[in-house]
Amino acid sequence: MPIGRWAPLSHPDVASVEVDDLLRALADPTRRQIVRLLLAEGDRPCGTFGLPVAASTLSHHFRTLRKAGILRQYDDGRQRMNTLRLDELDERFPGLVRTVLDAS
Amino acid sequence: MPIGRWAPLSHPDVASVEVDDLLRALADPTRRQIVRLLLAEGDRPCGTFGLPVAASTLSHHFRTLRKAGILRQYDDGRQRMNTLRLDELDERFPGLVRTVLDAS
DNA sequence: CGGTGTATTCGACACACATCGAAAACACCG
DNA sequence: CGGTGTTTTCGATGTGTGTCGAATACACCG
Repeated sequence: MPIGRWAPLSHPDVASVEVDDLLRALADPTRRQIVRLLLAEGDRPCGTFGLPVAASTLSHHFRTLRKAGILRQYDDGRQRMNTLRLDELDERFPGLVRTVLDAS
Repeated sequence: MPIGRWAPLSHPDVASVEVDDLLRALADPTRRQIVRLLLAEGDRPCGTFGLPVAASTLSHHFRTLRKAGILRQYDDGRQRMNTLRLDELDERFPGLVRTVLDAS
């Protein structure tokens, strides 16, 4: 069962997400790759992305994406799962995420 | 007649525009405002945007937008005109610019 | 030519960011 | 409890960026 962890895991309300933060978050190729994989193959724990960066760097990217309202994280035993908040984002910024991903 | 100026005014080929540069360029509110005004009211010289930044800062933003392939600049007498390269961009990144602007 | 208007360049500054390795936090398992 | 696996935090580092003022470059006009 998903219980808490040392870090509170705060997720911003979609209404309070700034477009600046969203665009800056999506302007990084590693982060776009994360989003792309989540969109294509569904929820995944942090350690299963196979990206060529250090674990600490990856953690930084997940935090950035979470604070930008792009994904939601929850703990599941030993690992931390990631879910795309696509529906919520599409309500506030219609088509943005998809269009950006398609552009790459 | 638009002649040259001290700076060569180089414009990248749309095919060589990286999505990273485009997104980074659009991730700045001042630059988005520039693009928005160009889209809404057509070509304008640099000095007619009424934005709350110093002239040198504005010049930096125009250079960023030009290098990202977002606008084209040409000299007209004393002033430098700016044109949106929307059609070209839409061919390479369909709907991106519009979607981003609509999101703000 | 000299003055005025428009825009860029330069140098500087503060700040943000991507990246890493090492260390720490937490969950699970034996 | 002790070990293992997963992820985060911390500190450091190099790089990029938005901002400005002052100086410079160019076009036009009288």
